[in-house]
Amino acid sequence: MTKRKESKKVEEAWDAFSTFLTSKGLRVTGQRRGIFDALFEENGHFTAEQLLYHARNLDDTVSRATVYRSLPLLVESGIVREVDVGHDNKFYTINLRSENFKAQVVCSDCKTIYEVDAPFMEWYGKTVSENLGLNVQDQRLQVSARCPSFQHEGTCDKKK
Amino acid sequence: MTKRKESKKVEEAWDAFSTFLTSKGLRVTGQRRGIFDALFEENGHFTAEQLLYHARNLDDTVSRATVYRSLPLLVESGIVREVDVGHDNKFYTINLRSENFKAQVVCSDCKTIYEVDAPFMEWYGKTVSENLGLNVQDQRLQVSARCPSFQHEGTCDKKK
DNA sequence: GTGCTTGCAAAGACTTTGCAAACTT
DNA sequence: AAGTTTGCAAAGTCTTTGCAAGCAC
Repeated sequence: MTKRKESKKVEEAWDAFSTFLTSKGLRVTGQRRGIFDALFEENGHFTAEQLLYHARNLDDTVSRATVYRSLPLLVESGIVREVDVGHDNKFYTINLRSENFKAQVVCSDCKTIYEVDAPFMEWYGKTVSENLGLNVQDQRLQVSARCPSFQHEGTCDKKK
Repeated sequence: MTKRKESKKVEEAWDAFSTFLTSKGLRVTGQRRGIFDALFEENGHFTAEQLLYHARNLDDTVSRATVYRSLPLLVESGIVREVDVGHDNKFYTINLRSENFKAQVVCSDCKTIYEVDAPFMEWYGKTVSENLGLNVQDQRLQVSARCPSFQHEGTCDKKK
């Protein structure tokens, strides 16, 4: 079992999440805490499966079903953000607030996801859509590209 | 069985596709023709399942497996384009050439997909990514929004 | 004839769900 | 006590694949 990360920031986020749960009439359970803590073991983008793995390191009573059931709650509460990268599994990432708009650039070789600042995008996508009478809620720019290492060596070091 | 659409344009596209097949050492079969023709029964975006349905109207020997096996060929040949809209099934659309860069705007209520001209995007996404040494191959702007009818009536007429 | 194609059904990958027991409030 | 949550395994959804029979060339 890994040790949980402890920090003021994490505790504040946990407070926010448990308040969110309570406000919806949901319960604050050990598994939810385990899954929540596991978020901070992730680097960058992660899948449900990876989160399960880390959550189990912290609390081996966490099941796959509970991870899948918790993820929508974490997203709804704003702590986690879903990242669409096309047709593979769902990816998630901790939602750092006051961030600029990001584009997701995925390497077509190693599938590494880069998040790239694209501040102008937000305004542009909005303008273009609202001209059609569409009320924008959310947008993302997905780019498929080749890593620097792929360009030079023909393959990526990060290849999974 | 529906009648096939006949037009010079369709025949030209068929010629291009059969040439593509032959050039790859693949065969020109009745089922591939049926699936090809079914493309012109689709309006806008379609799924593999919808294409199967229409293909079977034209040729009831077409199977699901063959549709799934043909779609990558249609994409590779450039007649069809894959459209990522996030996590649902794959969507496809006939690939009209000499098109501007498009953003996909998906209504969060009825899931209608609008394709919106966003010509500036292409340059912008490229610039932002190449600043990081990433060699862009493809990009898309996905927007989630509310239809005009959803904004006014609280639901969409096109709701499926 | 040779070797690509087909339909079928089974297999896969990922996610969701029904249920009875366990837990939070 | 009341009602939410859990783990498990089964079910679902969409897509891919192995196989033997059937075609295109």
